[in-house]
Amino acid sequence: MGRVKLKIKKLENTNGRQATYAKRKHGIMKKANELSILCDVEIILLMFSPTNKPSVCIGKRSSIEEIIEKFAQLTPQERAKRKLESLEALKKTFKKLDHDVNIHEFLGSSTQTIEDLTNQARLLQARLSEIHRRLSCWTDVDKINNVEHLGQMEDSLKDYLNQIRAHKVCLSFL
Amino acid sequence: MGRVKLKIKKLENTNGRQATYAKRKHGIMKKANELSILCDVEIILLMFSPTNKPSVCIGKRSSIEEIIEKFAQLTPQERAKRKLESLEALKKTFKKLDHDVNIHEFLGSSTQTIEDLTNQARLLQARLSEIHRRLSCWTDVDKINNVEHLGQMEDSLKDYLNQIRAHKVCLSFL
DNA sequence: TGAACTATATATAACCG
DNA sequence: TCGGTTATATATAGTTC
Repeated sequence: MGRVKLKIKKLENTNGRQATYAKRKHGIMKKANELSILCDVEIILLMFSPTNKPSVCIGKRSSIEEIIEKFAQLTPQERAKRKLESLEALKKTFKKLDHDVNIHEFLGSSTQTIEDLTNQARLLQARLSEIHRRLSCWTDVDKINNVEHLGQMEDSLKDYLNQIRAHKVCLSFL
Repeated sequence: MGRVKLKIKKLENTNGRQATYAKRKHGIMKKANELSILCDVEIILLMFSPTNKPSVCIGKRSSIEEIIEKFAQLTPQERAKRKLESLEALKKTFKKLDHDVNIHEFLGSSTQTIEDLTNQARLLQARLSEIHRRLSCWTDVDKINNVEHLGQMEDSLKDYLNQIRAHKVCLSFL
């Protein structure tokens, strides 16, 4: 969409990258809002500029909480399926541009990403299991035998809360 | 972008709305991926179809967790500022289309959304305060005087965890 | 810097099978 | 209800100011 056809690969010129980001960010935010209004759907768009400045665009109909909760209700299998579907749709789009885009590189890196995400999910799951294991000890009354122990338990509870705040809901997206 | 210029308002025909959603979803997902690759940035796009089927598109460079955490690190003030900035950018875009779009209606509903979000944030904050209040009682050793009480505490702890899982990170987006 | 300008590439509304 | 086609509206790359 411009004077020349652009290869879809990282722009190496820093200024050009930032200029392109600014223009395309505007475009995609407009698209997101139009889609939300036209089709009356919920949408969240979250992105970081090359200089790490974040931007959000939120479809206006329902609260972010509702959107996230709705997505979080899906089973992990469902979520993985959605992710793959998104990828398939993209493959299809890029197939028409075989001569312009290195599809194999693109698909390869996409697959890599899925693997990364899977690994990350495994990692987080392990962390959660650890948390559950530690939680289970709360039911063991014998271990609660002095005030210091209680203090430790409270500290670790706060740790759990922080860990969960930081990581557990992220799992919902995987 | 089509045979006729489209007013940006809810499509009343259900079939047309779904058809448009499918096409535009494809378009915006492609845009999101292109932006992510071209500008080497992190991006999350999450949306629900008119029939509530969710779709996600995730910029490939870093994990979702990193993106969410980075955003969550912003202060509430920063977040509110970003939201307003997004809105301003949109106002600007739509201003050029004054004759096509009912700007006042659009801006009105956007403002409403911000108010909704603010209210929701207040609600969630209250919920969190309640959780913190309840947590504080864990430090009061005198209240732990029998096994039943411990069982109740464990149950309520599980409740907290669920509540936090469901709501606390959502706050990061507000 | 960033805003404005074009020429061109893309997206997509209506249509068709 | 889909997937393809076509005419047209939009987005945007390169450029200029």
